[in-house]
Amino acid sequence: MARTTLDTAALAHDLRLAVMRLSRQLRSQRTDPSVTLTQLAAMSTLRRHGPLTPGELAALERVQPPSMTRVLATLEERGLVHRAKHETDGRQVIVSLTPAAEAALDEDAKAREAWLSCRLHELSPADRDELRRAARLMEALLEPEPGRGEAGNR
Amino acid sequence: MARTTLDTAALAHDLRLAVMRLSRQLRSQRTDPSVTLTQLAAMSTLRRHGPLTPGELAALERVQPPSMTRVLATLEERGLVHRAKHETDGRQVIVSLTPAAEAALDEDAKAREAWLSCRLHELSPADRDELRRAARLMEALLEPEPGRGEAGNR
DNA sequence: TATTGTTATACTCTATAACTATA
DNA sequence: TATAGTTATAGAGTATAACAATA
Repeated sequence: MARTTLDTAALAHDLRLAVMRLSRQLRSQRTDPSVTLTQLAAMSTLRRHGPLTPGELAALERVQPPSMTRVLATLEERGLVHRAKHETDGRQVIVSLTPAAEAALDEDAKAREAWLSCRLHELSPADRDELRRAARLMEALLEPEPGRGEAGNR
Repeated sequence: MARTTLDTAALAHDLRLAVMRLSRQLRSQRTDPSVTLTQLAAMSTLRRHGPLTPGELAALERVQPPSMTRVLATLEERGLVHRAKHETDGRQVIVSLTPAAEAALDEDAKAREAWLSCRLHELSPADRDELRRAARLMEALLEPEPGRGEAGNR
């Protein structure tokens, strides 16, 4: 038991450092500064899930609602998302991607993930499988309850 | 070939989102606001590697030198690191942890990693092994490539 | 002239608290 | 009164460019 606890603590430590450093590296890989990594992530989620309210999107991205408001304001300014009123509830807003966003996503994601894709290509297929499972595990760590039916989350 | 490329692109996408979200979550888990996550990470690296120059530390943490200067200034202000002159090269500085930092690291890391450790504990030992390997793989992704040309970053 | 570190400055990301509009 | 979203504000984190000191 103590053994497991110690191992877990060491894992938490190593995983934390690795995640911090990798996220810094990914953020710094901005070839096109017109759309930031945070904005791209929001658009990716919108594409995967379809139209969402700002609150839902904030929850999925693990940010507070005001943070998402800012991201969406910038994206709307650039014609990448569209805000529509909810049909029955006047308080809510439905955010969806514009056609321009769909195109931008493909191109931008390609460029932005070039560095990472390049590195991943150098790994063995087995190592890539490891990372694939790890990505799912990291997402699972973020889930508050292991029972929220999320469509499109495997 | 195309299959592998597509898979790698999908992996890059998922891994990027997972890393971004997890790093946000980790940053928000600050119980003691006196030392930030970035500062803790720098101290952890100093403990692991021993005394380093600011430039070396910046390279390990994947930040630019001025960013590290700022982190170190704060840590020195709080008596957590010590700056000493290099013996032979007057341009360089040697940064080392103070005894206070050693103590602070143990306590603070424990508290700060509490959330993550707790989540990790809920996983199966096999899943933790996956993440352990994945943490090493993510660090390996950040290592400058041994043997192949630099793919034009930085 | 090249290297190491620092200072100056600015921008991104994110949060909390307060406000508005609707239910 | 409760909820969804926004505005206002603040602070952490990081970068680039310019500078100083030393080699």
